[in-house]
Amino acid sequence: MVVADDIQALRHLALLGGLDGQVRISSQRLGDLLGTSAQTASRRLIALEDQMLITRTVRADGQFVTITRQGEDILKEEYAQLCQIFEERSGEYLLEGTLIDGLGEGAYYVSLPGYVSQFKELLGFEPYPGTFNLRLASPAIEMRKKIDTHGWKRVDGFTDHERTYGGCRVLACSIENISCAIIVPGRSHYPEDIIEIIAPVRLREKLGLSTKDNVCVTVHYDD
Amino acid sequence: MVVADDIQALRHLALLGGLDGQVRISSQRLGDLLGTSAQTASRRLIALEDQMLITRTVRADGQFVTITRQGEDILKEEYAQLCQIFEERSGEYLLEGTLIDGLGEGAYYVSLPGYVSQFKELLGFEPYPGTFNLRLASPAIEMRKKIDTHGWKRVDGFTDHERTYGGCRVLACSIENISCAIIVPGRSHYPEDIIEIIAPVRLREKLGLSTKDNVCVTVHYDD
DNA sequence: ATTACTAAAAGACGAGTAA
DNA sequence: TTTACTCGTCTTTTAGTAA
Repeated sequence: MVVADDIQALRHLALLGGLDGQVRISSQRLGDLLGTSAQTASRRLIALEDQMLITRTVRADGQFVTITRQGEDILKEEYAQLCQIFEERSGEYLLEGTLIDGLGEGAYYVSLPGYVSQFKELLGFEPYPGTFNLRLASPAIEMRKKIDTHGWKRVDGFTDHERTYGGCRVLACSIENISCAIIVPGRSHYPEDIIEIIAPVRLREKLGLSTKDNVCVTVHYDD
Repeated sequence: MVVADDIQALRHLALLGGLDGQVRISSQRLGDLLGTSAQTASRRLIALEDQMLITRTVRADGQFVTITRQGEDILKEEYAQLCQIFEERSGEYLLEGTLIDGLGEGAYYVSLPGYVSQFKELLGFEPYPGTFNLRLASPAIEMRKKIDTHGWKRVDGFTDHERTYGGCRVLACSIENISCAIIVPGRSHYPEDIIEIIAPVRLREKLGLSTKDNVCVTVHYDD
């Protein structure tokens, strides 16, 4: 088992071209790159050589290093892991929260024709008049921050009978395969641990849920 | 500066899905993945949390972890480095060696018509009758091992006037922009620190080199 | 200028333990 | 079971030095 510190050193050597030929590097410079002393960098090089991850020619005025095939394999392994992480992602974020009672005013806003027509166009459904509110635990709050820049659609505000209704943004998501959407008001600073969801059906009923039950929301993304 | 051990832990959490939602993991299991004790794994998680690279909800019977955006950035940085290493490689290996005297027999073999016709077809040139021999230092020996599986072309043996001439393999390369090729006999176990090169011209003369001078050979690859 | 040793200081490790 | 603390040990680090 090669320790992480050694792999880090190996990676920097590769960055300097150690995969394609010999690279001249002093312990001092490697130390700078690794954020360690020159002594430690020197020890790293010795360790890498002992593990046959590099070969060296050391002279009094410096050293030449090249990465061996085994060293290359170690790096490839790490590369493969990161490829898996970033390229073969599931394509969905999971937000978990507990169902809470809303204030009831969501039903009013959500059913206003000026919004409904836009929901239909942007989301493909006419929402059940009411919102489904979740309180997120801290891990989910983190996920929420991540989705903040992904795939939101803008719903414009409008004026009706002398009153002005603000815009908002919606993000398509799903709960147990029912298409729905997270909705957040345009300007107001919404509490970050609460999300409001609209759906074509009454989710509480359809899913047989009541206040304080756990709910998992799936947000699909593509980037 | 995030230390390598922490990044390693972060990578494993990402592999478990920590980028897309919360992942449940015990210190024991993380320790198994990292090759450390559960205590150390626990410490890693605490350190990651302190650096705000993950958020956690810890309970008496386990913990849930999700990677923060900052944590994701750290991993992306590492990923970018490895991409650079493996995807934006120069496309050439560099072998450095010192010019040595050959045995003179190379000239004879290389000019045999049975070989020459194949050289012309495979390499696009008719070699100067003589070989250019290099002794490699240990870093270059390592490079030589790497190119062992890249782009060699097979030259068949033949029989002429009751004598049999063995096959060999050639690998196109260049020395100071002069196209040439490394040639190694088919079966015999060639010393690993010596390479023999053929070229359309007399390299010693064209490059103004003499015995013991340093020479840098470039091997192009594509895979 | 280098590398790499030695020795002292700092830090990390895992066993045991409590909650 | 868990997590995460303390504590003694051991490893790693850095400064100093020699080559």
